Amino acid sequence: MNTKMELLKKGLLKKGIRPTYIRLKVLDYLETNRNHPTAEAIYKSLVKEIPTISRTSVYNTLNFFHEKELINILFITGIEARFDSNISPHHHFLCGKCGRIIDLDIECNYFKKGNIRGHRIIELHGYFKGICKDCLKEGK
Amino acid sequence: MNTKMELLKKGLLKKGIRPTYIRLKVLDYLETNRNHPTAEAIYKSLVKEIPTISRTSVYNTLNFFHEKELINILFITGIEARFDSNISPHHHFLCGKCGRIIDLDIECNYFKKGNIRGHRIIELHGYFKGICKDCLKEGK
DNA sequence: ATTATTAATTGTAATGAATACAAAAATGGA
DNA sequence: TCCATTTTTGTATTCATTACAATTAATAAT
Repeated sequence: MNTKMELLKKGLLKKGIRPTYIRLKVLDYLETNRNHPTAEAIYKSLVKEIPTISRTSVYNTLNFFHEKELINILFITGIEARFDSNISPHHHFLCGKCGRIIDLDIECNYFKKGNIRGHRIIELHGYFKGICKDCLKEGK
Repeated sequence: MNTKMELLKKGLLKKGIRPTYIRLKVLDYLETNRNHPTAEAIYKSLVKEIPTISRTSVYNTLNFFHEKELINILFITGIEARFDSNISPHHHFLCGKCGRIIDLDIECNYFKKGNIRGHRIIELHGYFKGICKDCLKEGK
């Protein structure tokens, strides 16, 4: 009946991942909240519905998803990791005023090629820091 | 007599920064060790020569240098910050095997322009993760 | 089904990078 | 030399993340 959850389930099974309840809920959160949340934000949200869930499980699940190449981990703020279910190669913009991390659909030819100067590329991490369009407008 | 230190001193004075002993030593370390060291590595090295130096001073100095746009702070490993005295815009490569961070002299047209999609760019952070040329060769 | 085996989840404790803060020391100007 | 300001120090604290053992849940075999 719950089509969204069924789809997530099928997606995990196709990748050989057991679709446990927690995994489905974490994945659902990431798919729904595409604002690059922290592990804490994910925990805070899920614990409302699943009072027994532990922070460790959230971390475990996120790291597990990253190993299985289901999500990306962003180290941008220098404070805490951000999680991104969008695995198509793209760039990010961190606003120093509002703290938002904005997606940028920028191509990267080096990444496409898969190597650079003889080094084999596995992950691409391109981001800018600055003041976002909205904050510039509002003169924050 | 110590020409290198005199040059560093002049560089700091030109930027309106008081060339204290610790600042000179930290800057000297970064200029000499261009392997993107951690704050801990800098502290460990300097404490040999300056037994009274504190970790806090190293952190303070590094953050101060970053505010004054003398150095870049890299958040790549997800564990700890790395410091780079090379402020000319460039990319990095993190090897998952040996852990080295390798400089890549890649141009970025968005950064040159100073903005992207209406957002004002202040810092550029481009890096790849993968296996470096040497580790590929050695089949580590 | 029932049990045995494996995997996932939990809770607590520990780790470790980085910061807060107040005291002490050093610096530069009058 | 004295004073005001800045820098440095040392300790305590914060906070994200991991380690690990115990518990629970899920899967497979008989």
